[in-house]
Amino acid sequence: MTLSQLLNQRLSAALAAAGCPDASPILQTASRAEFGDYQANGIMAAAKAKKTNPRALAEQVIAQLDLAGIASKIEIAGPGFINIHLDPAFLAGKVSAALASPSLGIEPQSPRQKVIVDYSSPNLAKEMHVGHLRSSIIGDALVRVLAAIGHDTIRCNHVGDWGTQFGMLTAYLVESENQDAGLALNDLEDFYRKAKIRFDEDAAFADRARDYVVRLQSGDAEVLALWKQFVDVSLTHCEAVYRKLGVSLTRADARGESAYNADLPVIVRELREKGLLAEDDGAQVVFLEEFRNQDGDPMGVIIQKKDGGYLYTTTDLGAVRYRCRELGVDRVLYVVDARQSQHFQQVFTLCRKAGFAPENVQLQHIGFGTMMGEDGKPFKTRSGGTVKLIELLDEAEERAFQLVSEKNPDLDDDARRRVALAVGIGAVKYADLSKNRNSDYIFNWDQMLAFEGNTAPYLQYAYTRVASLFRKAGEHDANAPVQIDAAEEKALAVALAQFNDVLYHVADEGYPHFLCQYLYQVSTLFMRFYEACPVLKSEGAVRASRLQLARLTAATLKTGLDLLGIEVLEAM
RNA sequence: GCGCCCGUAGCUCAACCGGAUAGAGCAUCGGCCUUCUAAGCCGGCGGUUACAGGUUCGAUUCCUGUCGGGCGCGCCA
Repeated sequence: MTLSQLLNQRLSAALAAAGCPDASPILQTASRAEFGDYQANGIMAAAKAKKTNPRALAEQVIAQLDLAGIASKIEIAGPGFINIHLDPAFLAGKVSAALASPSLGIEPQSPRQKVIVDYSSPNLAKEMHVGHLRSSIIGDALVRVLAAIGHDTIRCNHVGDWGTQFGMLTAYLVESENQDAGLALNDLEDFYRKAKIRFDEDAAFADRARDYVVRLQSGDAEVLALWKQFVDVSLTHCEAVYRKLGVSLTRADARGESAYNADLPVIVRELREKGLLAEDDGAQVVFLEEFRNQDGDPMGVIIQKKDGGYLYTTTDLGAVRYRCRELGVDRVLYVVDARQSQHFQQVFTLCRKAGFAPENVQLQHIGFGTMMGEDGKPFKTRSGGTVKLIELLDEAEERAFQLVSEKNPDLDDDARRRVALAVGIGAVKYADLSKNRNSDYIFNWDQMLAFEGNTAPYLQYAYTRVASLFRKAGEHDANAPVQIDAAEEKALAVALAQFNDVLYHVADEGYPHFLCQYLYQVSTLFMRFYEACPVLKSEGAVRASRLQLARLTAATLKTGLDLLGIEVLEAM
């Protein structure tokens, strides 16, 4: 049981004993230090429902509240808050238990679910660009957190590997056949551009491209082989980006749009059998009462074009159907740009109506805002072009290298390179992950690479400070008892005890910035502890205990950052 | 026209089913290294939470309206 679960349980029991069985304690971490460590805000609401005096009810709740061995002080404050001060001995026990546990005391969340996280999803026709950054790193952080708390996770990269543009690309690949495909596709962006030019300028080529689309979709072996070659090379490019970016997706996680190709006619048939389908202007359409078009009529969602082709809505329906029927998932997360919000609402609504997704399967769109340049407009190169993701990452590494070289010229070149990679990539990811994903965010090199404030470098530095302690500590007792005396020790211990709750919160809501904020808090509290409480210079039991706190801090930072896909360094 | 998101300190961002005096970092001003990495710590300054109403013991949070910004609305994905 996590800390907040424990407190909630005891408070709920006390509320029930005080005559409010249905009231929620509304437990929170205390908003100010003087209010203790946790506060229960639910008494006022419960008193209101019961039409009694809130402070009197709080008295009754406290009389029934059993926090023996957990809290050292419980008090009523203000109009009826209950403030809880945790017992230092209890906290010491939590720290020891976490250190003794292989999982840092993280318990599997109940009920265990099979969760699929659909993220990154680049278009294989082109190279990955900055537009893929947010989905890739937010999705990766979420899937890691879900796995860490025991869920059965499936990573899914719903890559764009189907559609008309692949006719053009395969046709152009044939023209470059004298060359090695890997070589011809060395610069995917360039290849796409050239193919597009051919398509626009040469009518014969355009016809051939269209013919290739038809052949591709009808399973022509020759075109299929070309297409496969193209997809393979493109996926290899993606893997290189993921490796550098520290995103855990592999080729095995890629299940592209093409995978649902055979299901699309079945989707249409099933929709028709359900009586959901109507023909409109030659297209197969589902009209949804839940959405209105510009005339105020039910909105039509096209499932099949009048030329017989399918749209991405159809593919998305196929994906949901597959995930529910074949994979048996409990929850699906779509980490996709917020602009597609309406599209997903329509897909989800349709899935319920058509029975592709049972009611008990959670379908959630994890949307996010646009990455902006410093001018507040969508992030572009100076000339207005798209920024290739790999180039952005290279620049991050280079900038970090410059900084590290300035800060620590004593490190040898190899070490500085390693630090630069971890710091540069970490900075880019953390800058994104640490902000509420709903809103657009402004990409700023100087801010993300700053060593002060809520940044990856600050957290990484905090970790190296702990690591340094252990390099100098020599022999120490890994089973030494923990004792909490100083205020800085207590504050740190309280934060460390909340790790599990934070992970649950991130998983439930799909907000990685909760974890960032938490890790920043832990780092800040550690820094204060480090300044105020000498570790190596202390002696005996105090020294041993402080090393234990430091050890759990290090482990928490390392694990937490790892869940964000960010590396820690032993020295920097 | 309909719908979604956003508006918090000069800047970048927080604020957990509505809770106590709205918090951090940057910038700025000041203090702390012969002592564990000063890439750090401590303190000061900085707010009509866009605006106007409403709900209530209590609103940045919920409701209504206005203003401002972004985005989406049938044969692209």
